[in-house]
Amino acid sequence: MKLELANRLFFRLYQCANMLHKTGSRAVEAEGLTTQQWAVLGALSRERAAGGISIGDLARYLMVSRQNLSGVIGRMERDGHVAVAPDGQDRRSRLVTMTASGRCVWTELAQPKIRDYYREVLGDFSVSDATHTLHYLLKMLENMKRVDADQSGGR
Amino acid sequence: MKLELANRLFFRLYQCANMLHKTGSRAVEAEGLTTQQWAVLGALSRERAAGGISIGDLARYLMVSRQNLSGVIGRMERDGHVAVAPDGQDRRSRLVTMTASGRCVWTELAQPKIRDYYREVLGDFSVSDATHTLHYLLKMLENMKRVDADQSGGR
DNA sequence: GCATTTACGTCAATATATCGACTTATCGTA
DNA sequence: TACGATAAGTCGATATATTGACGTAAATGC
Repeated sequence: MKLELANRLFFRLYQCANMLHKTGSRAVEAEGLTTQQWAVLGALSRERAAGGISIGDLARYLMVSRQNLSGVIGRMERDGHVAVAPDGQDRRSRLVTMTASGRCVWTELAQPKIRDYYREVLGDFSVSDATHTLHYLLKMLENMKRVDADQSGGR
Repeated sequence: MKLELANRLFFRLYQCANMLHKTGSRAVEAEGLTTQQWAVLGALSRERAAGGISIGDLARYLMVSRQNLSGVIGRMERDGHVAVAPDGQDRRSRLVTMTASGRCVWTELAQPKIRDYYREVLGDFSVSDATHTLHYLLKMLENMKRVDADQSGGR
């Protein structure tokens, strides 16, 4: 792996990250959402999260810190998109669920915008292109998770 | 392009963006840098920026807002990594350059750490893998730039 | 030449994002 | 039962990121 190639790859990934947050947030701003809140609603809409999910589990799933997610959930609770209820099983935990209003915003309003966004950004991607891109992103992600564990473990 | 595939691709790109900022910043935190400051120093180390570069041009190159970059440059100036001087040609502009201290931090301290980071994250990528990944990132970037222009133009 | 428009940098408000430190609750074990 | 380890959530400090608004400066219109 040549340094110059790695440099260009990471610079483009950096630009992609900036543009994802900027254009993604603007795609759903009419619904009062951001890219992060979109990711949260997407996670809560999974069947696995139907009964609610703790902030810690959600943070691990989205790969953000629980301190950060706590703020995002607070704003979404303020906006009525999610509800937080105490967990009967574990009194330390508070389970996050989507409200009826949140589900409506997600399904009826946001999803069509998101579909349009996907079509604009991946319009000229074949199924094969998308599959390969996904494969490489997963590969980088695995390696970055290992780096993260090493960095966290060494302190 | 199937919705489900696009969904997974964007979720992984979202996770990659989070992990890039987290692990990238930690890789150079001993030098007092962050992922963004790393990107700024990388941009300033190009020959094209030898004579200094304006905040607006740098913001366009990195694909962040000039308001954001203004803050980053302020912190880097405070830390002595960059210097800001008025532009004789255009009195609106202020040209950003790397200081001798900044160049030393970049070349002697940060670069070896960055090389290690590249090796950890792209260790199992062949040159062909990296080239393909770069190609797909560029393709998404082109499309997101178009979306960004459309979103900005429509207001 | 002078008015409009465009461009550059900054300020303020808001939303993300990290870490470290702290409180509280649970669990395993002595 | 006490005691330490562990895990969840919150608070504060700091850095990043956006938009909107503002003042100044340069370019363009007529």
